[in-house]
Amino acid sequence: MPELPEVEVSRLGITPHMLGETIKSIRIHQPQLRWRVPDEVMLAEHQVICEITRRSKYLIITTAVGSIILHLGMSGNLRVIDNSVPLKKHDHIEIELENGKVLRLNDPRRFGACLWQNPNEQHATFAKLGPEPLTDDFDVEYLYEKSRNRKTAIKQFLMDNAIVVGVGNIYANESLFKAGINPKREAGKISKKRYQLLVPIVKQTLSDAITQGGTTLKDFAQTDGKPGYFAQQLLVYGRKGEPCVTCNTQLTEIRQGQRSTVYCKKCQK
DNA sequence: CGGTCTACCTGAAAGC
DNA sequence: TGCTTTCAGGTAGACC
Repeated sequence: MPELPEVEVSRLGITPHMLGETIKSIRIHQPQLRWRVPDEVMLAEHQVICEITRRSKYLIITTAVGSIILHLGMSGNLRVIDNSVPLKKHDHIEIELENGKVLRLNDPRRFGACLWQNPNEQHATFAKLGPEPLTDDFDVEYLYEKSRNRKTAIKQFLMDNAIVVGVGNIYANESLFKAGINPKREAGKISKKRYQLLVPIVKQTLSDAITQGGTTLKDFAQTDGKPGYFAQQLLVYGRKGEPCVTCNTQLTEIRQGQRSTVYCKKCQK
């Protein structure tokens, strides 16, 4: 489920509870996630959390001896709650703090991950990633140049982590609708003028979702509910057959690379 | 290299 | 009602 905004909101949500705190213990209830959780993760026990950052959709919890990297996959979520709260089904990893709180990773489908990164090293999984969409490294010039001679559809191009990270299925759909671009259009055949429209829209769409999530999700430490999910105003995603907000035409659904694409045939050319 | 497809998993929803 | 099928917000790795 989580795309970049959800991961960023999770980071914002857990940080005040965890930053500067000492890890009392780490418990791995289900080591078989996307990859087997490495034993080195246990090195973080009794260490102080000095930084919580994000790269792409990965959360990086840093201590003096190394960093625990968490990914939420398709179905993961994080909660910081009192250690006395009973475990739920699919609570795979717990990072218990000296302050009585515990971070729990719950992930039914287990497409998520927990990795270990040594100090001053970069985990291999970060090596091939493109720029962060909300930084200046992701700009019109960059995306336009990258797109030249690319035959792939613009939607799949946008979702390619080697091009730009953090644009998942929902926000690719939404951004292309707002930019009026047909998702099937070849990335290499789209004019610079249209990329000038698209790039700021991608940034705005993501940052709006973060803002919205941040305000919706004030209660990260609650014991029930589902932190990390927030109601969003989606213009096309999940609205197949419903009227386009602009022209009332019924929205069309197609499949691109086994993922669902919803768009307006009239507004997106 | 670029493009395409598969695999990993559970559970909710849709189909019959 | 209950069984079966489909689909889900991600992404590495295999293949051509």
